[in-house]
Amino acid sequence: MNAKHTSLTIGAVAKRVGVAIDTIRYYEREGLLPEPVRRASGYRSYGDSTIAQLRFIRRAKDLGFTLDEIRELLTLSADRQRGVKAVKQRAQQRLAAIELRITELQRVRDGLAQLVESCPGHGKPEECPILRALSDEAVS
Amino acid sequence: MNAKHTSLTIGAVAKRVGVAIDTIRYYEREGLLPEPVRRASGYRSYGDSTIAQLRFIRRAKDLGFTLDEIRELLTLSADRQRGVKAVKQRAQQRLAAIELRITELQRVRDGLAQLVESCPGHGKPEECPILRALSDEAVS
DNA sequence: CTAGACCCAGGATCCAGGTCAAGAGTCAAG
DNA sequence: CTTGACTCTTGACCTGGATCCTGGGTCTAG
Repeated sequence: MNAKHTSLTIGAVAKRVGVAIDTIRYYEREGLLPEPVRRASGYRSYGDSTIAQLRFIRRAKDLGFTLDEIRELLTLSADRQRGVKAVKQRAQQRLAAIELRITELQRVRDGLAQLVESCPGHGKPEECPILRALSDEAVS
Repeated sequence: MNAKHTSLTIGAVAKRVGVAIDTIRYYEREGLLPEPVRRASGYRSYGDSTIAQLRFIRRAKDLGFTLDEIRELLTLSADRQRGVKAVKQRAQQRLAAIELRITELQRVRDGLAQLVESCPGHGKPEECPILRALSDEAVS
């Protein structure tokens, strides 16, 4: 119920979703949003489904999907049978990429934390472990 | 001992450090490397200190410093007294930024992992928790 | 009817951190 | 001396994801 098909301008959509007008047009150009109906004046006219789709895009972006991947997800979500399987696969790939990135960052953090800890914060530059670590060879 | 001041072409330096020739010239333009001595022919002539400085840049980049930050680190490392203190501060800031990023990514990972886990990998798109999570409102 | 807010298309610009190309000059080995 | 590898400068181009600009047309409240 409440299936009145609203008609929103691009500005209203932008405000409702919390995204810039230019971004909406950009997504349309990039094939993430379908070309909307136009009024006689040429103004884009959007329905509620666009709101949902934009929120989909925003959430997927927050999860670290690229626009390319999101475009693919949107396509897959329309495929009634194979879609779900492929969507899960993509999500798993994304998950693996995120976990890899976390591991990398943890390694970097540990290295940096150790340097910060061992640096007294004063004295000669050539005795600063941070500067030494950045400059020196590993061993040799 | 062994203080012969070598003279390397840009290509030799690039090969030794493992960085592209264009990148060296780019760093010079960006003020990360001093302008080198030139031969009569106009060829850049580098000494060993450039090798060290390039490795400094590479390591700092691996730690997630931006080129702007690295330029600052290089400046600070030349300041014999205030340098070390400021360098440590920058390193602490970088560390905090990395830790923040790790936390964010962990949150994203947990959300995504839960979705992947709860998705059977088949069935109708509107029953796929991943697609639902991307599309649906939080509650409401 | 008019002012101000909104919308249009198309293309330019931005950010970082480079990468590539063109056309000309230089160096070292044979 | 020639050949092929190297280097020079200048300036354009790349990725991703927008954002901004220009010069118009449109819509709506008063």
